[in-house]
Amino acid sequence: MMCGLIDLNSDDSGEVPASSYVSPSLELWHACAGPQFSLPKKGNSVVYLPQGHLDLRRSHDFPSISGVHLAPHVFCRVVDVKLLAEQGTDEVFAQMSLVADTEMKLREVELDDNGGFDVKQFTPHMFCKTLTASDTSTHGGFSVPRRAAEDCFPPLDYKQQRPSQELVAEDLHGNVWRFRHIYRGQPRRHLLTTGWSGFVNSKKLVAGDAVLFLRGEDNVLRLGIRRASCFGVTSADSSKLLNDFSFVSVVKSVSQKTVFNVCFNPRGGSRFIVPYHEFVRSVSIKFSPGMRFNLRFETEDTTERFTGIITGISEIDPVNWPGSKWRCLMVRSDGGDVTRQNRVSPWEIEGCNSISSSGFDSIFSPVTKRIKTNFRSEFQLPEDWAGRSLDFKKSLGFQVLQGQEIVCNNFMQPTPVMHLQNAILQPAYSHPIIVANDSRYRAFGEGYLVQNNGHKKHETISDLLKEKSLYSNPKQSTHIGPQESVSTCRSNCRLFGFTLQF
Amino acid sequence: MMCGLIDLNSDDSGEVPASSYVSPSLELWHACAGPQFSLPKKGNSVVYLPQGHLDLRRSHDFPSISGVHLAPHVFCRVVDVKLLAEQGTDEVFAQMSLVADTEMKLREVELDDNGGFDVKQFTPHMFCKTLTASDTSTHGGFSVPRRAAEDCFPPLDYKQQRPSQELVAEDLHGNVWRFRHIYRGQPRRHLLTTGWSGFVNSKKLVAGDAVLFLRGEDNVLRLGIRRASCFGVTSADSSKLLNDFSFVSVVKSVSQKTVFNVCFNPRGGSRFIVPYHEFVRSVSIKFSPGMRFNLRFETEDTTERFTGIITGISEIDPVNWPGSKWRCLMVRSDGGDVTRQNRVSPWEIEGCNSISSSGFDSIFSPVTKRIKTNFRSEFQLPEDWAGRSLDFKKSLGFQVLQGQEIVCNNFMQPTPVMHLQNAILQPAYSHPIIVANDSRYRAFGEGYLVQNNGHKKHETISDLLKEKSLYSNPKQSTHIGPQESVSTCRSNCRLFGFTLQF
DNA sequence: TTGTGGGCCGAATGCCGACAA
DNA sequence: TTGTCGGCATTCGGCCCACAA
Repeated sequence: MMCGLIDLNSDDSGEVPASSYVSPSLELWHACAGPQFSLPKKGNSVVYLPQGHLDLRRSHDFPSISGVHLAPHVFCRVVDVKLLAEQGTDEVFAQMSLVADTEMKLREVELDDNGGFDVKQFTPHMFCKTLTASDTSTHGGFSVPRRAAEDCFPPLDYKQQRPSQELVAEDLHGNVWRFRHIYRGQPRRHLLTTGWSGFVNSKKLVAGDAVLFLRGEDNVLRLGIRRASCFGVTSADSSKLLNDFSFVSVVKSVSQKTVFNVCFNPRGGSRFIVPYHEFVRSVSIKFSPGMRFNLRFETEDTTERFTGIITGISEIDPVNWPGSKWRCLMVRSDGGDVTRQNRVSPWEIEGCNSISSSGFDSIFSPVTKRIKTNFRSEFQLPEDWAGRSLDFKKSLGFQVLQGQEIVCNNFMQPTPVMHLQNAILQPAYSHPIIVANDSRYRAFGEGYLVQNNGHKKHETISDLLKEKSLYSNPKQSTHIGPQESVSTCRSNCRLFGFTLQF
Repeated sequence: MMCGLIDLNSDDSGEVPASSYVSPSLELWHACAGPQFSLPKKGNSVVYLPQGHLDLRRSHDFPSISGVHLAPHVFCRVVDVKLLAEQGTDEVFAQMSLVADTEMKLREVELDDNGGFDVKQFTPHMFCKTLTASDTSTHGGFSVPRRAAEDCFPPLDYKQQRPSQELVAEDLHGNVWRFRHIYRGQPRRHLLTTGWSGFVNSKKLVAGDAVLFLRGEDNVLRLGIRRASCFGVTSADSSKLLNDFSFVSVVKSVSQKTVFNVCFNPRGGSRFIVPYHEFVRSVSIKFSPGMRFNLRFETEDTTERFTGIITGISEIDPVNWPGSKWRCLMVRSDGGDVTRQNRVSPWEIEGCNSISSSGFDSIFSPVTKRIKTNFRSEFQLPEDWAGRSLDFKKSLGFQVLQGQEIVCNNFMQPTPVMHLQNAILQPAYSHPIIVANDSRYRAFGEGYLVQNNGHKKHETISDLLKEKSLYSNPKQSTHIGPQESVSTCRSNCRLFGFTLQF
């Protein structure tokens, strides 16, 4: 219980309150984290990069802090790892207990292939499908890829005219979801009908998000989510995973070599915990401008890897973090894509001259093949988006959201928006953007129809913006009040389009 | 911007982030806070009670803290007061900047009637109506009390057959809400139709909550909310208003006599900031078992005041807080109501022998009259509830909510629940209780109908509980999954009843 | 004076196969 | 093989008055 005595030296920093502790199925957690993520294990050696950790603060308006120094690369031993999932968003994250280990850099560490880390093994009976507009529409259910249904769901009696069954699946929190699974239509296909809509609404899924089904060895069906919106900074990151208190205590713990906790979002943009062997390998390479590279951990479909060229090497903040390797490489991506982050850390890339590409291919190609057969085809833009997506990314430098900055340091995928209330409507050059207050949803593009409930006034988004004289200043934004909400007419939603209700 | 240097001595404790700063209309803020709340002003002398402050932590599972001592009564000077409102819930709270003042107890303070505090004056052109089931139902709009409409809304042209106008009202955050105000029906009455439903949904209002309209001197219409759910600890309290960091810094600030900030919820249960003159007056009284008292600040309708008898005097935690007056009086309420808090602080009661009741009546009776004419009739139980409400309160000692304790230290009012997801269904003796995860909604009582969407299976809540064998152990609770949600059939809701959708 | 319910209509939801990519 | 659409039945939202407390 509580009491009136306080220990200023108590180490309760970064600890996630017990109420958000869940022990999701290890398999499901990894599936949600993504196939390219290798989780440090207890006892592993890692490098903690406080600069990357503090990057999570970008979206906050904390007062600036000064007076205490910390090395840019903190060598640590992993004391404990807890796998967790955010209650509201189903986002997976790991709470890692670390202890600084200054001897490590002098020590010879076994540099075998994976440095003693968890090897990412293939997950059987799993599929992951990026939701289509039809899947998320209120008009229908979820269309299950045939091989996925056969691989993961209990078999149906195909002799019946319209075979169906009830599927029961557990999410990351152990909540149970029930779906009607039916095999019907001409031609026949697998569908989830009753129950699906509730799942979409409850998890606030939008087209572009991915849903993941997994039949465990215990034959229990589980399901998870991978949201398309991969802003580096999520609300969870900023509010829970790092605050001043915990960072202050991190600094203290590093100096005192006591255990400290950090929360790490495997799908977030800031990889501030790096396996020691990866770090050592990368810093041993002599990078120079003009070198070509492949980006690691960027896509799941390895048929096209993102490549680029190093344009320069410089410290990002020589005043506060002298000697830091954090995002010290300035790069240009081959696609001419302006919005790609133009700085990467050495360990994030694979230099062609550091490791032979043929050797790497032979390691990863079997995985690649299995990925393809398991329908992991997220992050592919449909062809007709290609032309527009460039304009898009151009327009997305910053989005003002309730006084906060949201930094887009990853690929973004356009998503239709529903249930949007209290949003900010912002014209970004040619593309109006809508950002919901809770930063969960965002949509942008040309609107098709604005319907005025009551007066039935119809206009387009463009007309609305003209009416509000917003085209003149793209930085100005309009508040969409809680009453003027985006309607729930998901059937009217198109990618790049939305319906407003005024 | 951020940097890598940290000042361990920086005083950013307890400061609410700028994003939640709003400067609501002073008048509206006071109206939402409730008529009995007197706000300390800049320069006032107050007593800060850390025990009460820490009470906000009760619902949390912070690790226990020890090692630093703090006096149970900290005499403070009010340096600044900021009036704020919670973004999500519209809950009003005040951020007070205090500085410890140890000289104060020796000094003679002018003990005039209100000690220099804001006198709570009558708010003209204001009304507050407790929402009925019809008001919150999707089936209809909001029925405006006639005198309220005439007093607060612009006049309608009654010569017309169905006079109507558009009302524009600002909430605490300055958001604008538009309602169609129409005078129709047989017999004629004032109604808010178009726009009302969106307001109810957006603010997540349920029957039993109160809505408050206020026409300012500037003729601007404003509206606020007083939620029926008056648990002492809200999510806002626990997450934002107090965390370890801020309390640690409070201790430091008190010892160093620097300014510290506390957030105070005027509608919350823990009154840990008390006007100095009230404190002095109350501790000068010699309380003894058997003395009768009236409870202060308990109800808004002063026709029936809550009375009780002192059963004992004892410190609540003599080990950690020796000499503390915080809730040192053990009391029994006259109604035989078991669930009423059985401990109060001396300044929370009016002893009959300390101040003459006739004198008090003469001060408060004019206010009482005006309250009545302004429809401030919340917290009156309808007659047919009387029999059940006793059983209810008996059943409400503790409710387990996601591993947290929710302490009910105020009167609770039963409310129907909608949009309830991820709730905990708990049979409390004869009355099942449903508590939503976000602790915003709760309902209890006998259910009327449980409808199973899909199978259309109908059962009562009681049957459900029997099925789950929950009647045998009232402390056991059932998790209602996110899919098994309370339906949004607000029209089917009754007070003491709800509709479940399985 | 005002809370609730029924009537009524249009909109939204949700299950279905057709069709085509 | 599977994404989207039109068809259609049902439910829900929301405005109206009648009735009664």
